[in-house]
Amino acid sequence: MPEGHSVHRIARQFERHFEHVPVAVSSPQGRFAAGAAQLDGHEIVQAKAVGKQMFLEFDNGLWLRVHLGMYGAWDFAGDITVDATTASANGRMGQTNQRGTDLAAHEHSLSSIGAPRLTRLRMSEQEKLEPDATSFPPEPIGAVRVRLLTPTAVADLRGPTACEVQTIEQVDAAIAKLGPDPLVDDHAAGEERFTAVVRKKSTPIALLLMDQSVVSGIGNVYRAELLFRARLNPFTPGKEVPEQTVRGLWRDWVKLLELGVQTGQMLTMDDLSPEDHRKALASRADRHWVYHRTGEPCRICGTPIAMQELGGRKLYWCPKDQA
DNA sequence: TTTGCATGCAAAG
DNA sequence: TTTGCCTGCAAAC
Repeated sequence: MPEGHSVHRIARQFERHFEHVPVAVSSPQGRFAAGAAQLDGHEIVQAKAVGKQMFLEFDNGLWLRVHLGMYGAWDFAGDITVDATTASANGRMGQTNQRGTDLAAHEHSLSSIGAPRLTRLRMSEQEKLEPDATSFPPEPIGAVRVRLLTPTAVADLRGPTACEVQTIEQVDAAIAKLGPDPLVDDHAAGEERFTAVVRKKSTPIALLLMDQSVVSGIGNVYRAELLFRARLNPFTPGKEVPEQTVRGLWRDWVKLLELGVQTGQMLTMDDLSPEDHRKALASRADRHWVYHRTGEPCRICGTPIAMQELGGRKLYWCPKDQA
């Protein structure tokens, strides 16, 4: 159930551990057997994330497009690295760093001979680390649609909403349908595209932020939080949102996405005091302004947070601060 | 122990 | 517009 930040982190795992080595591609579950056969034995030459989609380019010119949807996940295992911030936030690894920045802790450095150390990392939802010492490669857990296996690392994909082999033309077409992604597109150009589209539509801004053709990577959590941070009424038609507010939404998304990719968490209260921020980091609850806080008092004004379904998804907002 | 929901999309009807 | 994905989690029994 990832929003854009986790997909970029997953792509980074593929860049680190799966590029430029032959990859055995299989479908333990069977549903992707034909696709796997087209990619089997080839090298991955590029991992690309755009919004919530990831594209892996293989050296035969074919691509694997993956969309995790609501409950898809990648499980990595073997000789893989894990970001220190993620690991410490999960309380599993001792090593942390003072600045909380993205110093990748090499939780591997396989010093010796033999099979790679088996470190498991689930990406999406909370990223969980299970340092373990079983055999490599591990048995697939659950219904694994695709397994990508190198001599030292393995990635298992389960429960995706989309998983298919594509040509470059199909990849380009898929990406062309997507709105700007701050980690792909130039920030200024992205801001212009986003602003131009939003200012044209009468659709409520809450729906526009979730529309992947308008802007890439925002999901239900970031949507609610961005709107609160802007103190903007979610039902305001796009064309009625003041231009500077629209630009502010884009810039705030740039900031939150970068923070999310760095930390592996959806931090949306980064403007809290350092002490409160630490607390928000430590507990999973109380991490957001309005998301999933129906009926609880607004952190600013105390008014009960409102919730209403809009376009089949739950929308949370403060009826007073976002009036 | 069981139930119901969920950070989302694509395909079926 | 509804269903499938078929998972992980927390809340409810």
